[in-house]
Amino acid sequence: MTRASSASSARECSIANALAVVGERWSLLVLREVLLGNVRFESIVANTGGSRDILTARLRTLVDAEVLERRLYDEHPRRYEYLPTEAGRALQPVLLALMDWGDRYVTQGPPPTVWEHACGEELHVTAVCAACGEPVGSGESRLLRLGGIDQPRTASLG
Amino acid sequence: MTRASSASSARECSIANALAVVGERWSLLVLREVLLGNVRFESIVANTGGSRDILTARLRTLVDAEVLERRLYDEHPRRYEYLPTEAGRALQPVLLALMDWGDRYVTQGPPPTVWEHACGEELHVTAVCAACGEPVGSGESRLLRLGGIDQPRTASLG
DNA sequence: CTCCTGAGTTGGATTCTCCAACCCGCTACC
DNA sequence: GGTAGCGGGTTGGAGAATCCAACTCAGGAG
Repeated sequence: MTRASSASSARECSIANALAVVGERWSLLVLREVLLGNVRFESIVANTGGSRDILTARLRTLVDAEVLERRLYDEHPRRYEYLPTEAGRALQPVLLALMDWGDRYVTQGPPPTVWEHACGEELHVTAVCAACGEPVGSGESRLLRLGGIDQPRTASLG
Repeated sequence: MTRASSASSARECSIANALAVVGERWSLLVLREVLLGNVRFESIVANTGGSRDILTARLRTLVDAEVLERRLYDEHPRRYEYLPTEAGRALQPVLLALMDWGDRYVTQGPPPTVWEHACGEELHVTAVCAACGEPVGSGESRLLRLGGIDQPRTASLG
């Protein structure tokens, strides 16, 4: 568990903190499956393609991080399922943003997976400023407070 | 390079494809720095806290994936910098979504890094449906087409 | 009694990551 | 002219994580 702990002088940042929880290989794919409703070990193994041992480990760290909850769904053949907690469900925007980026810049051909939003249209997400509602991404934001070092001269994140 | 290549029966999905490009450790932290304007090797090393050898490798894969562009900025002491391409800049919403999630569910205390949007308010992103503008995340979407196996009974991603 | 399923464990080989030290071309200083 | 420093990497070896296949274990089903 090489957590974000060591790293002497790295920037203190919630992106790094988030990645310390869900940044390991398979974690986000596990979350994709769980949010899709595939909450049992066997279907997570089948759909992610990860090996059983590391998926066991990932599921455990995600449960420890309270992103998933391990629930007994059958007493007698003791069987468990992994349900998303509130924190887990809150990762949906991250996954959708990643999917959109992958559709646009990585996947060849048409998007393999398409969602329909409640409004009836194909679902594509846009990130907007929570305050004013304008789309974010044109580089018109600046740093207010920065935890860490090396203040950049031009900040274009967002 | 254990790409998304092998994995016999995994779901075909742009989330997995995206993660094959930016899902390795340090990749997204490199992108954070580059988008912050810290585009030189030394400041990437300093601010991410990663070791020089793996950052060298990550930068190379990101350049190969056309997420970054390696540009000579000084001829005589031959020096390079890493600039985001369009695909790289398009990762901003992913990073902001991760940061928001980290602020909310991982980071203890106040957010270490705060951005100000052009509108004057602190920047927090919301993911909205590109078509209708409604926020996404309450689980009111369904699958239209699914690449892969194991159709879930209830789909709540988005 | 044997087979099957779900949910993991275990072992061994391979690969990745970490860290510190080193290198190379160039510039600045003394 | 020597040497110290910097930016941008490479290299080596130790330790950790990952992969894959095989195994376990408990509880049905036939």
